[in-house]
Amino acid sequence: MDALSRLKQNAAEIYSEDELRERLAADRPLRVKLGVDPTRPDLTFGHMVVFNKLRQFQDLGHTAVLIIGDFTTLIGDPSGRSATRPVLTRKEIEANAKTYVEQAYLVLDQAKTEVRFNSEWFRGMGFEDCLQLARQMTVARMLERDDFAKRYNARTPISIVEFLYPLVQGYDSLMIDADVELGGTDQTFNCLVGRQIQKNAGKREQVVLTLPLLVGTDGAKKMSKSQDNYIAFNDSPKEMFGKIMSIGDDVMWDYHRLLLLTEDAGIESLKAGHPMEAKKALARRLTDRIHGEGAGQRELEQFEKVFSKNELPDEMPAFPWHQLADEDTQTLVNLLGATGLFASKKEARRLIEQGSVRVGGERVSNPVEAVSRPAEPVVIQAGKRVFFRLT
RNA sequence: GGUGGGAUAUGCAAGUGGCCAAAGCACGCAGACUGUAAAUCUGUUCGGGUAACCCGUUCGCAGGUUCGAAUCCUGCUCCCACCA
Repeated sequence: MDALSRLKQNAAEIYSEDELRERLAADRPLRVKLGVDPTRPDLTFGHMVVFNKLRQFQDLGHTAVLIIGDFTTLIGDPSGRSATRPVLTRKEIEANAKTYVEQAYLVLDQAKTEVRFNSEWFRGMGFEDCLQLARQMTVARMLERDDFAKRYNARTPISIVEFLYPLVQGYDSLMIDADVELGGTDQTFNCLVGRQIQKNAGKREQVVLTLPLLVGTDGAKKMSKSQDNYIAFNDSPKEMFGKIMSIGDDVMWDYHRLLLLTEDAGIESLKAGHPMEAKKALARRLTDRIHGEGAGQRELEQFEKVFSKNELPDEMPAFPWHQLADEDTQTLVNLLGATGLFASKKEARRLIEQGSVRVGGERVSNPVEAVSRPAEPVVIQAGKRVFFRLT
């Protein structure tokens, strides 16, 4: 497959394909920009979609330029009602950026990655320059942007500073001489502003390549931390595998395509088989990718054991009796509460009352059932996910 | 700047002096059924206490009135609409 068609794979839009072709023909390493938000140090599979594309560029010999938006963060995001979002300190931002970049290297080629902080050029910028930048945008154009338009129509407040965001992002492109900027489709407008700013400065405009937004584990909204429908790079192998298995069949194909870069032919052959198998393959390969070769297979085996065969997992936390109780007998609720595996004792009580708790395989639905110190270790199970051993 | 309206649990949203830990829906969680999918049915969703009961905390923030306040009064913060 030639470079262009590889880069086109999964792309939502390219502005414009002709320009991309030209740049690729120039036969020099292109500077491919991606802006990252240092307020959220943890990467999700949603980020992986874009990072995959960036990696493809790297594999073709191009340079990834990660822009850490530390300056933007120092101002503090004024948007919305999430009122008192704390402004992060320099230290926190650096720590976040570090974690972020480390996680990004699970996908990216470190040798071909350049990391830049945008405070580098914004910190010393005066108000006059700022006005000069603001002059390049009109309110009408800003309101064309989808999310602004929606908010404007819905009469939710939009701060003037928010109008500056696309400009700030666009200015980054100018400062690092971006040939290409990547982003999710929600970033389309911002990326296009970069083109305008470059043009106004007499520079060649960057090519903008956008990627589809990955749907979250709820199967409905885009994956994001705030929606709590995400799978994070730093989820444990077990969590990760489990979360992937729980996604709906219809969104699974997107995951295959966008995260594993499976092509149409591959998708077709997966669809020919049992959906369960396709999903297991997905979970296994993604878990491998983040947690290392073999992790996926291990989780797959545990998964089949626990959920398909209803057996106990190989590993589970163990609690010595004296850690949970002082006396030789204790009520079940209190035991569960003492493990700290449940949100609250009320929560534990509810689970028992609803019949999801088994002690040594026997269902116990009376929360105040007395449990005696076991002679032999006994396994307590709550629902299908929580297991522990009482010793 | 003026006038009016609003802030309720994860989200939307009822409630306008005691029967309110607070309706309803969504999300979530659990049970049944399954492929830990979807769909469906059922239960549940502030915390503490050895059941039906009791206690604590909660309805933007701080005070006040009252035997009793999410509900009334005062001040504050934030938001929205209309007018300028």
